[in-house]
Amino acid sequence: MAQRGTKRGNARVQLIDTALDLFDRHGFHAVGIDKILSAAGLAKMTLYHHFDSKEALIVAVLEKRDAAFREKFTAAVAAVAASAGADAGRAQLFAMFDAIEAWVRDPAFRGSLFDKAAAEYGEKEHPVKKAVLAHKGWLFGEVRRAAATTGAADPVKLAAELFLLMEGAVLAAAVTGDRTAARRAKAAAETLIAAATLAARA
Amino acid sequence: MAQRGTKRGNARVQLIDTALDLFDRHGFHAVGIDKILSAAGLAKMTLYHHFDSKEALIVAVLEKRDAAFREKFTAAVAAVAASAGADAGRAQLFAMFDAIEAWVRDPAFRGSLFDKAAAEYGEKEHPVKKAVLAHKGWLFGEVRRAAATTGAADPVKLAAELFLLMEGAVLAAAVTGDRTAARRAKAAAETLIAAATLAARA
DNA sequence: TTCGTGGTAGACGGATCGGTCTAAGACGCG
DNA sequence: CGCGTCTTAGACCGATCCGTCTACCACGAA
Repeated sequence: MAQRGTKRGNARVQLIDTALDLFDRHGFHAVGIDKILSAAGLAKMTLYHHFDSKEALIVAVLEKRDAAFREKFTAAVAAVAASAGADAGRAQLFAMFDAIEAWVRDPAFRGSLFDKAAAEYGEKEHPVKKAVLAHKGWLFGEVRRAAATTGAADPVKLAAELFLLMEGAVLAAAVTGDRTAARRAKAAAETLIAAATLAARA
Repeated sequence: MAQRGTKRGNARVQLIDTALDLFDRHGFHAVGIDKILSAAGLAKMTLYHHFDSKEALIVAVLEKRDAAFREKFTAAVAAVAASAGADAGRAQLFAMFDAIEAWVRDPAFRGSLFDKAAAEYGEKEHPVKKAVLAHKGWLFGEVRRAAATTGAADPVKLAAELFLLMEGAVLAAAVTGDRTAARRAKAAAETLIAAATLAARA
């Protein structure tokens, strides 16, 4: 059982990792399962043993990416939450923009896989689209949570604005290759946060 | 010549319009030329008479979309440029956000075709990607031009920040279906513009 | 050793992909 | 009417799509 489980797990992980790389590089429709299998050195039946369909594999890939993103993002935010005092909310938001900047500056950065998935699977009820929405929803929730502790007059409004900056920064970095987008976004975020908290004080 | 030209032009326009709709709905790789042809009621040779390849058709579709976008965008900006006086730059930037809001609120809005194209054709030298970059570059140029007349201390920085808001708003509206994203973006833009011009005055 | 079981290799299926080619239609002109 | 030209329908091409099926192989248990 243990060994079998290990084997199955390895094949599964191998499939997801290989598919992740290929999907990220070329897109979802552009990459057939045959390419994934030959790249992974596995047989077709192995794939269909672990996943019901290509679509299920895509969802699994997105879920893995989502889990990795949440982990890194949460860690980056938690690191400053401890040290910051009264301005914990501000510091956490800045940490988020820093995390995004580190991400887009990574040479391996090829744009958000979720944005790509949303571009190819636009129907609202599609499982792939649902995975995208789950990811975006979580991210926005994190921004909103941090914004709520800044003392801003309207934290949801502030969160929505900062979220747009994040989305724009990732998109711009991906499409135009502008690696400074995240830094620009952080600068804009500072202005917006300052204005929002100033308004609350008045 | 005139009649022949008309006929050819009609077929060409018909192909582009049909392809535009299908690509926008389902994506580029997901829509085969056979589907486009049967939807348009045309034969394969007609397509290959007007375009060298599917790729060339895609580029033509993007160029048409780009032309339409520029026209509407420019018109919306020009409308306020006449009436506004000293604050012409500010008014033009606001008009841009209003134009984006009108766009994303249109029931036919299905996200930016350029973002989708960028998601599916990521290679920098790909003709499709080049068409995307031409579109984005023009848009940023418009923002920068208007920002330069606001009296902001660093107009390029301001333009970059506003551009991120625009990109984020379109993306968020497309992915999450949040139709208020553009309004949020405009609100944030007001704050950023105010801060940038205030800094210049000090 | 013999069996049973679970995973795998790769042939196979029908559909569709982008693209080419041929044969025939549609039309203006003399 | 007969001719020439331009356009078109759709058969055809090899490749690839996603998914299934069968035959086999490796391995643990008895």
